[in-house]
Amino acid sequence: MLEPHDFQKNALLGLLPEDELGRLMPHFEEVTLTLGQSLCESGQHMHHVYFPLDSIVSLLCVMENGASTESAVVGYEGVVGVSLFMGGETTPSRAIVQSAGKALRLKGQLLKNEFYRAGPMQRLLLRYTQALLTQMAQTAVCNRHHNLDQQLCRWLLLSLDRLQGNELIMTQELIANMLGVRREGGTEAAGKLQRAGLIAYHRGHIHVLDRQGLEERVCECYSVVKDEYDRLLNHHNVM
Amino acid sequence: MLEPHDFQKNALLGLLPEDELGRLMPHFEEVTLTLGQSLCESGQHMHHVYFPLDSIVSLLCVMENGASTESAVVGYEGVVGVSLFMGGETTPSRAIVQSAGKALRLKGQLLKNEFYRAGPMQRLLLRYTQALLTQMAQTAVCNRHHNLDQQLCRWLLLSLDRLQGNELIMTQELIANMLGVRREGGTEAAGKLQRAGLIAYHRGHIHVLDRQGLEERVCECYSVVKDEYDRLLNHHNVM
DNA sequence: AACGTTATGTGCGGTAGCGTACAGAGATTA
DNA sequence: TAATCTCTGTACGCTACCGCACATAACGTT
Repeated sequence: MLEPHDFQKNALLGLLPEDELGRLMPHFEEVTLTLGQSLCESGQHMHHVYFPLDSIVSLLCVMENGASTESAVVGYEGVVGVSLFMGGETTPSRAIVQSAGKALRLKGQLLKNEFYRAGPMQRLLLRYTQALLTQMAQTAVCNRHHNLDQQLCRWLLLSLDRLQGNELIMTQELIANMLGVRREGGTEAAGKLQRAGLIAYHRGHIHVLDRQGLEERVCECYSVVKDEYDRLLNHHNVM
Repeated sequence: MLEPHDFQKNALLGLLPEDELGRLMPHFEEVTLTLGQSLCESGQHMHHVYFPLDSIVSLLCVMENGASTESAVVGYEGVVGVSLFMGGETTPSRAIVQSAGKALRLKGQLLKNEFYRAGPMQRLLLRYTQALLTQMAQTAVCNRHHNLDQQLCRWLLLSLDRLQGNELIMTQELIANMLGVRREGGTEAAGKLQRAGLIAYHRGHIHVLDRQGLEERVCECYSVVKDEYDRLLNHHNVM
């Protein structure tokens, strides 16, 4: 049986009043997400929604030719499966585990029932979805206007914010896929950051050595997204 | 006083059951939107939501240096101001009228009241918001992977779908701003389409001569977005 | 220890779009 | 009619990233 403090590890669930959460608590189960696992295939029905704890999930747009790009990232601050309560049931995006870890999952129907009570859970999920909208819009503009170096910084910082440590288990090939560029492009950008002493990587492990250095190089897109999440999902504003 | 058939010109309102719409009908007012008019500034509170009839509105991400890119487009199939009912009240995006025309507007508080009844209007608005999510995600991937020619085709087709005629009042400079490229880049791409006989333009007026030709050149992003709108906002699915 | 696999480094030609500069032609105003 | 403004066309060097090819090195397996 899960303890109340387990739920605090997900920021959304942590914002819920106790009695609201109490109603759903018995129905949650903790699952372990493994790197590369798919939580949602394009156009397929999901059976659960996932509230990441220390795992990170990427929402990917996959194209006909197989190329893909991350449109948003979801960690402890969010939930995977907004299409369930938004009413569409499916989405053209894929959801892939980008960093292994734990998540709490709930049967889709149970979340929908709770959502349609039109109470705190609904308010919370809608505010979160708006944050997701912002992240996607900003990703679109970033893909257009900023160079790979800056985008890599943005990606690292967004990931770092969703991890407890400062190490990412991630090959340059995977990062490049997320950013929608060649593996070689990712290698070159990562090499620059390593030579600048901001990160150190080795065969699929990336250590962030100088977070502030990354923040100095990153484009504004990072803070636009972060500030909007903070505003929308701040305890004072939401309840 | 507006007649019931006025509301049918907006696809969202047209999907509402008569009694639901009837409750709100007296509170709508018809407004004329002019080219370039701003309906929503970044971070500012909106007082109304707008349901376009024959006008088109672009949602833009504006950056510090003034450069901007369209993240989504809204016409008769949608509504401008989702942040009101999503709970965030404001958004970092701007909403700019891209094609002059009429819209129905409603005081924000009235729409919120209706939304919180958790009835058909809520279901409809949430499904629409999910469609918007898809459009933004697809814009992000399109900006990354497809060249300007294809993106221009996508943009023209998305606009055309939201107009009754086949003429756009739009300078190449404005199109370039929407796509987030240089004016010269837009000129060159438009020139290719004109030489191919697909469009004819002259000082701010673009005539689409061969819609099918555009559809043959456009990237898949167009149909991904269109199909998802059709699915989510289809009469059979939504009510 | 030998081998295959995986992760990373590098080089090279190609190209799409950028920044800049300038020109011309239609529209508007004086 | 002249002057001005707006919209569009074109050219040129530059840069970032692509596509491809290949090299190197670390790790795991047997």
